[in-house]
Amino acid sequence: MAGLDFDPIERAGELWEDRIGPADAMRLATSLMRVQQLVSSELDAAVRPFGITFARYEVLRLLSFSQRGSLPLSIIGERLMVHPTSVTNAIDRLVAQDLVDRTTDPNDRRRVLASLTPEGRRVLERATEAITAIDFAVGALSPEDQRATYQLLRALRGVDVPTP
Amino acid sequence: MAGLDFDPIERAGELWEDRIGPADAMRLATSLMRVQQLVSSELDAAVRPFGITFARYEVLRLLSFSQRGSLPLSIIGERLMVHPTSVTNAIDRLVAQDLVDRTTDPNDRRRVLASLTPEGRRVLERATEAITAIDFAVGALSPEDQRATYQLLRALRGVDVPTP
DNA sequence: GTCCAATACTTTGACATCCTACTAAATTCG
DNA sequence: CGAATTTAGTAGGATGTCAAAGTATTGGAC
Repeated sequence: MAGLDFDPIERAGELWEDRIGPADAMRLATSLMRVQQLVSSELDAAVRPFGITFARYEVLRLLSFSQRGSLPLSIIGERLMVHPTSVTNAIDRLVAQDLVDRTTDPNDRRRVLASLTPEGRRVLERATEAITAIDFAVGALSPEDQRATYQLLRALRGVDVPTP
Repeated sequence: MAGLDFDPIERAGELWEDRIGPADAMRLATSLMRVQQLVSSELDAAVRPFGITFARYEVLRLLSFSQRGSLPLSIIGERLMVHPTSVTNAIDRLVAQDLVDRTTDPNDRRRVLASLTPEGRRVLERATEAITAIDFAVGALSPEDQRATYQLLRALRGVDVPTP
């Protein structure tokens, strides 16, 4: 038996993090990252057939939600909570794929406005269908638990939930 | 007024995701990613003074938890839930920093064992102090909510919680 | 009106992560 | 026993992310 066990902590229903100890915050933090990685993989796989990643899908979706059909990159970064560099990167690729148009804001020439192309709108639609069709890892939770988790995570984002 | 509002949805206590609609799974998924990003930044910042990232910190910590003081890369990847290439990458850097030793397993020459150097152990200790000292975003939740969230996330990872 | 600080974006560089493909070693099986 | 399969790691390429530094534009101070 060549395959000796290295620390047999993988008993049924156990996770390595359970061993971290009483530091609940730390356990939660690492668990958060594992789950994110899991979900992220699933979502990336779902939109890959359309030649995009989930990061870029989010940009397309955000643009489609916009009233005037275009948004400055700074706002995109703010909403998606990513670094300005990441937005530039994503828009660069989307423009190269002809899914997004990039124009300078005439009212403030520092700003760059991004807007969906017709093709971008089409891809967004089909990608959205694909994404809603897959069965998230998130589906392992009951709808009530999903809502509960969402609310808990909201608090983590520093959003003051207006006490009802 | 040059700074026109772009879709004034940022009212107090509102998040863009709240608009996504009834697709709770999707909302939860994106929120998960935002929170992960937030926490990840905090943790990276906490260990940066020691010349490492949180990903590498996790490797050090995992090695310190090991009984025999060394682990094959495959096990590291399994525990941390990352791709084998990510482990190789992390170990490469840790070895270059002289925080980890890399040896071939004499029992199975396919395997590469990683173990902490004395310096690696020192860095781990100090980084751990720094990390436990900071106030996570996670701290926004009460200990009970932290535990609750952890359990909910556990379910998402496909770990069957043995019903007590 | 001019100078300076703030704002918006880009550029460059460092990481971490994944995927596909490849090499080496061990295990299985005919 | 030897070939095919499986397992462990590594190499190369693409993405996404952040940080620091740089450029351009705007708006306010004087």
